[in-house]
Amino acid sequence: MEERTPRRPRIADVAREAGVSKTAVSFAFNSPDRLAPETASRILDVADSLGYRPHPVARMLTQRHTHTIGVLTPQALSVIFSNPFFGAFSEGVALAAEQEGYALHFISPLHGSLASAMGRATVDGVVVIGLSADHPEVEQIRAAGVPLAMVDCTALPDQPSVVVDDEGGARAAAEHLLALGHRDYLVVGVEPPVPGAKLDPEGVMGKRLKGYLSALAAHGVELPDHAVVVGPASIEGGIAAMRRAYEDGLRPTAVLAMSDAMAIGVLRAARELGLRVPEDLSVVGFDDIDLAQHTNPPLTTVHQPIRQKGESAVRLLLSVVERRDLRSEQLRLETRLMVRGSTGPAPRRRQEVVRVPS
Amino acid sequence: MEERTPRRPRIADVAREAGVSKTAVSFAFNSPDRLAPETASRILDVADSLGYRPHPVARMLTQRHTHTIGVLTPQALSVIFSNPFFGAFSEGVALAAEQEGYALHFISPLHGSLASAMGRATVDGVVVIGLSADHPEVEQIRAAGVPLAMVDCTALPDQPSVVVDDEGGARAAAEHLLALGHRDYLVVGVEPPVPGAKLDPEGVMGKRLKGYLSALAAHGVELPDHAVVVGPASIEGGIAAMRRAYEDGLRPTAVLAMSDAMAIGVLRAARELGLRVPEDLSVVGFDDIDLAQHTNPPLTTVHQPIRQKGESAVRLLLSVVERRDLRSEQLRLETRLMVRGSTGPAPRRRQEVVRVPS
DNA sequence: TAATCTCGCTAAACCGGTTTGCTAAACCGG
DNA sequence: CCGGTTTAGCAAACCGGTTTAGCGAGATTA
Repeated sequence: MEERTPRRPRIADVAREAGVSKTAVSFAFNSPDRLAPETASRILDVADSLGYRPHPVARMLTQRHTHTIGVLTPQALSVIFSNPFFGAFSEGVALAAEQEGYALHFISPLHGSLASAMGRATVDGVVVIGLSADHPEVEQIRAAGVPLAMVDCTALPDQPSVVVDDEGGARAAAEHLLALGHRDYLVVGVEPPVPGAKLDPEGVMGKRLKGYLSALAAHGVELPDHAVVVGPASIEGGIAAMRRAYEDGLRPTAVLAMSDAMAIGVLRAARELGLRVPEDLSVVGFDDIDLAQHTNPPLTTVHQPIRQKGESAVRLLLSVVERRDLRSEQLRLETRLMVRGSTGPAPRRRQEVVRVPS
Repeated sequence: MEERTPRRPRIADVAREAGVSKTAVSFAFNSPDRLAPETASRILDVADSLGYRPHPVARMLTQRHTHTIGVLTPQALSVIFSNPFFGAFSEGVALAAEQEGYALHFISPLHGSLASAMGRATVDGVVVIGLSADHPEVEQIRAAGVPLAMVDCTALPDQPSVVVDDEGGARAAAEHLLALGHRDYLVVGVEPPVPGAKLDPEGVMGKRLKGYLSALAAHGVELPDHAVVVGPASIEGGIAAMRRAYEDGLRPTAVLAMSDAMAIGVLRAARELGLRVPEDLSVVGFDDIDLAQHTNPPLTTVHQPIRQKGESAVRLLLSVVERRDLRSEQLRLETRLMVRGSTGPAPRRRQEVVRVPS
């Protein structure tokens, strides 16, 4: 009774056992109406007793689609999953994907190369987040003929894409602080994924910076270069950025952070520095992640529809995947300022101190 | 010059164009050393000029493995991705998977059935998180012959699994509060995924509750049933649970929360209720998510190695996937109490008030 | 010089299904 | 009883690769 590795049953095994052809078995699973009802159910019974399940890979091969969509991230997954922004985005993606019956496959730059990772991925289409369109890898993916939907990218005009009004949101944030009388600013930015790379002026962070600067300039406030510090988009990154600014002698009354995680770090660093928020320091973030309304004080920030971005990207993608719909939409969603507790009027004393030297 | 949908080039196209056999093309890609160097590079050149890439699905079919591992979650992905615990866990999974050259495929109960979702999934193995081993779906997956690694489950003895010492951690949390003199407790628990289901005493939450109760009992403190409230494992869930308890007239001096997210919600609700932490109320969480050290005050909590759980699960899984290693390991990791700012001595007045009626 | 080995490559089988084209039997109205 | 239409099911081609077995030519050995 030697039990040799019980090979997974194949369609031929079922066919033999049920005394029918492979075709019949296939029909029993995929279009039972083409078989006599009793034959179909007999085949299904035999299949069940044998523990047969159609091999998903073989099925993919003939059906020419995988019912899976890929999510392409510029950074390694091992660093991105606990980023709350990415979490919320993924929720949106997952919601739409699940509704449409698609599974999710995460693709990260395996061993450094996105293109080679893509080569191994069995997906019907890809949602790309936060990668500039001129990124060499993106071009390779397009060349491979895999449908794409780009999010937060400066997209090619013929690609489906989802963006938000980053510049307008940033401008609103700055104007809010200006209206509160602030004149001394610190901008806390997200560093580019590749260390040392120049800030892409067309990228998300470039747009936000542009929004800040244009609002400030319109009110006669100049932002010196050293008043822009950058770091990783995390709480720790925000803490470090704020500390660094203070060590450099900066004494802003308001911080414009390009991400909520960093803003929360600034909040925390401020507490350590003995600064009260918002009395001594106003802080405004960007993104409006779930956590933002639960900080102490609640964070004033620029809301963007993160989940909806994920959802919309999937919908756009599937519209071209399933209907081979060439007409690709470009979606642009709005941002809006959420004024909560972390911003307040500029402190008087600080303003006077600043005025003296001028 | 009518350009018909430029069909994806197949291996036969490359073979014809290069004047060699399909086999040679396959060799050029997979084992170039079996070909004369110049032949190999010529084939590769031709392939490149044609834009040929071996079809990943076809390749999977013959090679019998997909280089993909699945992550199986009991809840829909659209609700789980912004859970910080899951985020950290996924980071661990992704780290190990990326290192080993595996991609990640997330599987959630598609249209309600985990088993049918599994049927469509093309994975070499599955990491299962937070599902009890007697869950019917788990059995089906095992029957399908897909290797499994279970995390936070009461695992079958012959399955690789990773758990932590939940009971010990919970006991340590309770003992910490007991040592601070607290006698009036509120336990804030995570509700089971299926509403209305009884708490599995062998599950994670059951173990934690047992830990709390045993420590309290050892010190002569009894916990009435209504002093255990449950809700979803989120900040909102924690807020709601705390409010509900207060409305029910409970006035604990210490809260034992079974998740950090809920503990953070309790912190927030306490602030709204005018309670100072830790002067009026001590709060201890569970998990030690990244955020826990950045709350105000920093959260005392039970640390568990979340990322490592993900990593270890993947390593265990791959050891059976790749080496068909029957000897499956059961890993049990330690927890440890992190005392931070959210716990302090029991308030005197409250204690006296309590003493009066007794 | 004959026998053996190695190299470079190929033909054919195979992975496990789906789909197309077709046939034989049953049905059906006239 | 006959021609035409359904119905039920089959054989073979196909999806796009990988892998095994083997072949001819040149190099090496006996």
